[in-house]
Amino acid sequence: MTGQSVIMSESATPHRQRRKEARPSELLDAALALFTEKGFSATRAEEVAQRAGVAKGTLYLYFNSKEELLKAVIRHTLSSAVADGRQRLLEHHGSATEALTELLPTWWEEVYDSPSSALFKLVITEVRNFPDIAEFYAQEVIQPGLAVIQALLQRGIDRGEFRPVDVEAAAHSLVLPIIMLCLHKHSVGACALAEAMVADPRRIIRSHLQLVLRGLQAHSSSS
Amino acid sequence: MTGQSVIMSESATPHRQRRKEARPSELLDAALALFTEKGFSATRAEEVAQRAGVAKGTLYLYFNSKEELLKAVIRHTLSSAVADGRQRLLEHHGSATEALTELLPTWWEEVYDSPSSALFKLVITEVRNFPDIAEFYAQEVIQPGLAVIQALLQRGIDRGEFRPVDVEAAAHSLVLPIIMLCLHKHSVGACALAEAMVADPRRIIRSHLQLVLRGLQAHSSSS
Amino acid sequence: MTGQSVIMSESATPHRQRRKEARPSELLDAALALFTEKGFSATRAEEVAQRAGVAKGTLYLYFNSKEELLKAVIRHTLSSAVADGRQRLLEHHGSATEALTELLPTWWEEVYDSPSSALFKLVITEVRNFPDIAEFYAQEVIQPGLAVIQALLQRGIDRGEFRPVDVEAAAHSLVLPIIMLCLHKHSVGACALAEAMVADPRRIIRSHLQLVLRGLQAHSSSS
Amino acid sequence: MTGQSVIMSESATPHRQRRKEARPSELLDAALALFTEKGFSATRAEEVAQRAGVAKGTLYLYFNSKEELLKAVIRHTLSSAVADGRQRLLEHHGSATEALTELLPTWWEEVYDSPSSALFKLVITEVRNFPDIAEFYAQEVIQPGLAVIQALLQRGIDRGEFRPVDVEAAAHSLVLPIIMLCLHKHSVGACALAEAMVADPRRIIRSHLQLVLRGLQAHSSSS
DNA sequence: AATGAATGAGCTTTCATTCAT
DNA sequence: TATGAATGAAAGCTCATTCAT
Repeated sequence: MTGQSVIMSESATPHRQRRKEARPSELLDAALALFTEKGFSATRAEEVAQRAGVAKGTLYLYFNSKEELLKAVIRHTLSSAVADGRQRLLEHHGSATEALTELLPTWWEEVYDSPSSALFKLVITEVRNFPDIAEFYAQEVIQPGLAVIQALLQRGIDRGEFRPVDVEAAAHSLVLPIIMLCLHKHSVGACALAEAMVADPRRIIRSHLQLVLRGLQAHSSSS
Repeated sequence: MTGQSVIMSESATPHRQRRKEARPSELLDAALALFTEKGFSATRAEEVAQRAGVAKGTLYLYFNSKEELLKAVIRHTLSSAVADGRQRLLEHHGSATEALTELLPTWWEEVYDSPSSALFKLVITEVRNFPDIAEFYAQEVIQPGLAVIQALLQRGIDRGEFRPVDVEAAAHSLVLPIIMLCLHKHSVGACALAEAMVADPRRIIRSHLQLVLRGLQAHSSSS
Repeated sequence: MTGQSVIMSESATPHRQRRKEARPSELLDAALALFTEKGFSATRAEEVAQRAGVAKGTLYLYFNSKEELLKAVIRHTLSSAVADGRQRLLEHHGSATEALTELLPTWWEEVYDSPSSALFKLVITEVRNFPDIAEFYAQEVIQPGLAVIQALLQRGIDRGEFRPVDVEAAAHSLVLPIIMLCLHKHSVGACALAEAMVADPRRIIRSHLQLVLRGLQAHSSSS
Repeated sequence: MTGQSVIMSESATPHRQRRKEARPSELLDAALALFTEKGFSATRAEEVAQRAGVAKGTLYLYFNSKEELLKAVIRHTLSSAVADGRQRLLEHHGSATEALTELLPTWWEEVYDSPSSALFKLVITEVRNFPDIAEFYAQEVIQPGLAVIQALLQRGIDRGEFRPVDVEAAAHSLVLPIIMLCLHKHSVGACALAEAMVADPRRIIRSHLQLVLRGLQAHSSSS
């Protein structure tokens, strides 16, 4: 469902005893998929184990509790795509306009297609039950994510590409729709009849960036 | 899985409907609050009853099961704010620009402040476990919501206020950040340390609408 | 097995809903019997419930955990027989010899026949797993129990009935065998073939007290 | 329940007995310590292995099950101190008084200090769960132990050292406090605050034997 | 109509035991 | 022989639901 190579490995050793190193991430992948699909509380520990191809008890060889598994899932998944795309933006030295039209849509489409997209739903759903997720998420995702976008916008303003806008608010204008599309993908979007409901998310992302870019650009008359 | 339009089915039997209308809306309010805060699965039926000030057994006098309570909560809450704001937009006959700068922000702030804002989180969180919510939500919220925004945008284009843009995509640009802010309010935003994380949502909404409006307006140069 | 009226009550209301007040002590009685027979760890919570005539879940209506049930059993059972017999000794004002030949054997036979006899085994068995039992037991049983016996012996010495002996040690000489007989009753003594192993405990108690009494008395030659 | 003399049955097949003798007595020592401390049921097989310095699987190379390990522990530990002390008493040919004042206290202090002292607790605790322990214990410990003490007392009576007392009961008077002190050592006595609770067990044993000896001796007036 | 004691299916977690290495 | 990853039966505990009052 959420992709990742949960099952694709090792059809040659069908029974007991596989590799201890691979187990944790197989379990994490299975857990991410199920926690995102059904919610943490509605997912049984045994389901996670089954989807990872192991028995119930094996799960507890690697994680002390279901809750610790959740925390590990979040920690594990956050590390990947977000920081990675951020890196690309930091290394970019072209015009801000160019970054908005080329870098951002590419990065966000990757996020949308990756398992990280599921994480947004997971965090939104579970923070209130596990408040220490909030701090971790804020520090690892929200702050650095917004910071890099705000820096980009500020650069555009400094270079004269953009009007002097409320940079903080504008960053939200850019980011929030993509997160919302990720959430949608893993909720209503995953239900049968809602397929035609939202048009191709790629089209929406690119269109959105164009629209905001135009709103930002300096050479239009002010409101 | 089971039925498809379970949520709507009861409006087909208006006989006992009266009794259901009379059902303590305290229970529905309590359920909305708790389901949103902790998730459906993690909320105990007794908690709902307690918060509503009645005993556990009383809940089952009005709802046959916890699941039926969830459906009732969604049905009950959707009826209010969404349809109401839609009405206001339909009755509006001024310029599209005016609608975007005055009507929309006002309505959305009302939604943001109302219990309806919680509903977005609830639906996002629970659709995959209760697929018939999807149909109901799509028909009652997504479709009419997008339709009215798209109509507004189309009107703006027809009147020459806006450039000819991808109306469907632009509607998402307008709507998604708003919904995302509602979700945020009930998840990360409700956690202690994340207060300063996101600036005042009202400022973000107004700023966002201004930005998109500029992007839509005809008198700027095309990309 | 260990007696007490666990089942003897209420054959008129065979199904649900009995008296809330009676439940806890029915459960405590059942728990004492089973914990003593099989040990705390080897006793399943459901067994306790079954023997008390209720369902598994009902147990948890009255005790938060199996461990808390254990503590409650100990607290509840200690209160009765020990303190009671102690009272009798304190109120006795005849000769120490008389107390040893009449009061003590009567009291100890009562303890031996009562459910309290089981408690010795339970405490011996479980203190090391639940160290706070130790403090409670020391303060409620060991200290007051030894104190009253030592006072009795001291009185005998002061009155010239007994030789001046090591009062503390002599108290142990008196008390330890009876406790040991209680332990035996609930361990080896409860097994089929061991019935003839230990002669009638009453005979042993009375004989033991006679023997020690003679050893204490002043008019024999010193060693 | 199942067999009756399971514990003894293996001494009937002396073929593989050699192998069992060779089994790491570290495992048996570790098991005795842990079973005594926490009880059989509350001790995990892996703990035993760990304390013996081997891996979990190794334990099962030597013992087919945790239960068989328990039986082996009891068999192994009984062989040593009890039979040994018995031997010394049988070989003693001085006066009964001398035996009581010199032989017995020495032997019992050895038992008290040896791992055998733990065995009393183990048997008391577990007989009811493993009834065939009872037969083994009765035949190997209780009967020979009481027999030798009773013979000693009878000898004392025959020689005119002791009054003609109830030999069976008097044997219990001598033995029970000693066993009780062993139990105490491994239960309440092992807990922090109970150290001062019971005075030095050596003093109690010696004092007890003196007291009983005086009660037995012929030259005091009858009751 | 309202209550809350009682129930038992169901879930999390543990641990004796196995077996591939 | 020794290991320890894997298993799954079994135990503790929860909670949706019922029903006598």
